Amino acid sequence: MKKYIPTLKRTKLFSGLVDDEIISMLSCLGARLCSYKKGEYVLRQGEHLRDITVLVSGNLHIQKDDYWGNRSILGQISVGEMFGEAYVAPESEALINDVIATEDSAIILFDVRRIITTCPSACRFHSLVVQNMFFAISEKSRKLVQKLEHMSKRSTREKLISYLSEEAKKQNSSVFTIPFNRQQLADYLSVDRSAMSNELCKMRDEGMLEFAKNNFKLF
Amino acid sequence: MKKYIPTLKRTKLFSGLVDDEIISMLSCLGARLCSYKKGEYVLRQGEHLRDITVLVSGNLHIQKDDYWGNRSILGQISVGEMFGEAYVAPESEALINDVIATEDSAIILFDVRRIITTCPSACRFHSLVVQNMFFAISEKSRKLVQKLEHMSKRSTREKLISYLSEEAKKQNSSVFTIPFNRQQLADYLSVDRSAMSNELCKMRDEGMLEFAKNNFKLF
DNA sequence: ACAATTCGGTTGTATTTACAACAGAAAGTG
DNA sequence: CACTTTCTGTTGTAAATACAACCGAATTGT
Repeated sequence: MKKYIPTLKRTKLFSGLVDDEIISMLSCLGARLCSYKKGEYVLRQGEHLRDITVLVSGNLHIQKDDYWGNRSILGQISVGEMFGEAYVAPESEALINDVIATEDSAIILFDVRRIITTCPSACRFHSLVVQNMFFAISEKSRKLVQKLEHMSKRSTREKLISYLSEEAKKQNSSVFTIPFNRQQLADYLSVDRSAMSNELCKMRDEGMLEFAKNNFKLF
Repeated sequence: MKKYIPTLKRTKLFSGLVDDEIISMLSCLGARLCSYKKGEYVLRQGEHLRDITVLVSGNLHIQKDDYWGNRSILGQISVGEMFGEAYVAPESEALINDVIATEDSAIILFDVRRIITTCPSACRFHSLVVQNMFFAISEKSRKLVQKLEHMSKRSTREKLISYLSEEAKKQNSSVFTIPFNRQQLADYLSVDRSAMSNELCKMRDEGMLEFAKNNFKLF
């Protein structure tokens, strides 16, 4: 697990801690490492969670297949991101999504009760981790709200504008790369791929933007 | 502020605390009470928050007016619910929504830094409140995800089915009341009111459900 | 290098939605 | 009780979307 210390140091959860502090937190929190091959399920709908998880290698998608087999990609998890924190409360319902590895991936699991309960050995950095966790989950809430904003747009074009504007703002440039291919982006915005492709090309023809594969430029 | 103790006792944030403990927490956390008339803004887009807020009387809507004046109701806050917690982190961006009183309302504000930092006087219930806050924000995340699920449905009908099914499940009955009128429900699901009304009536004619005003019955 | 597969763009058609406009019912007001 | 305002359902039309089907380009695997 030690080889992931540099990765962990850059996560929100362990922000502000130095190597030695993280090492002691790992044992204090009873961390466990798990690996998955590309395409494997990391979590399945219906599971009950007790662990907060950090992706330390690879890439994951949060997705859901409905009754009729339509797949929605609800989000994407990059290295260093935390997930599962919304489902670890004692009275939480079961997980309602699947989490799938889109590349070979590794995660580290932490029992939430060890995080949230001050440890008997009075580990010094515990309260900092609790604060970090709070701020991290806050930030995720904000992201959910932002995605809701894209989704609440009525037309495909408006959804695209909303998404691309935000991505440009996030990457601080009118030239940027998105983490989705066309089908994934369509799933993320819950629109039809071909209709979206069509709309993107119209927008390009109108001089609003340019793109090549996942690289975009807004005007 | 004391008259709201029974209300606070039933909130997620103060769950598990008795009256005296809540009273001491109120001063420990430096709580403040604010009142608003129906229609007044409680929070405005662009504000930076330091306070976590609990609604102790009335009703609020979280909403957003876009560029072209289209209003989306992103959510609704009932008595006892907490809000603002996603925007209080030190590096959080500004609030991106408005919060408006739909009835005369009262809120109690808590400086988040006092909650999250163990108080010097070692107030006994502090860590319980921190845990409660964590579980509350977790639950809100789950709700956001559920709303995202409704929104990710492609058609008005599917959105309605998704929303109404969940509402029935939530209220544990095929007969239930929704907290929105037609226009508000349409805004919540981001669809056109008349199209939605139309679809509801078609579904009624097909024998899927019955309704009168805000009361629904599913078959 | 070749075959197989994935990916992105295009088109036509059937379906669905948005929008505007209106009318009756319900609720609020003086 | 009139009057006004808000709410809900209805309709027709224009616009947008979903869907299926296809093709060429790019990518992958052997």
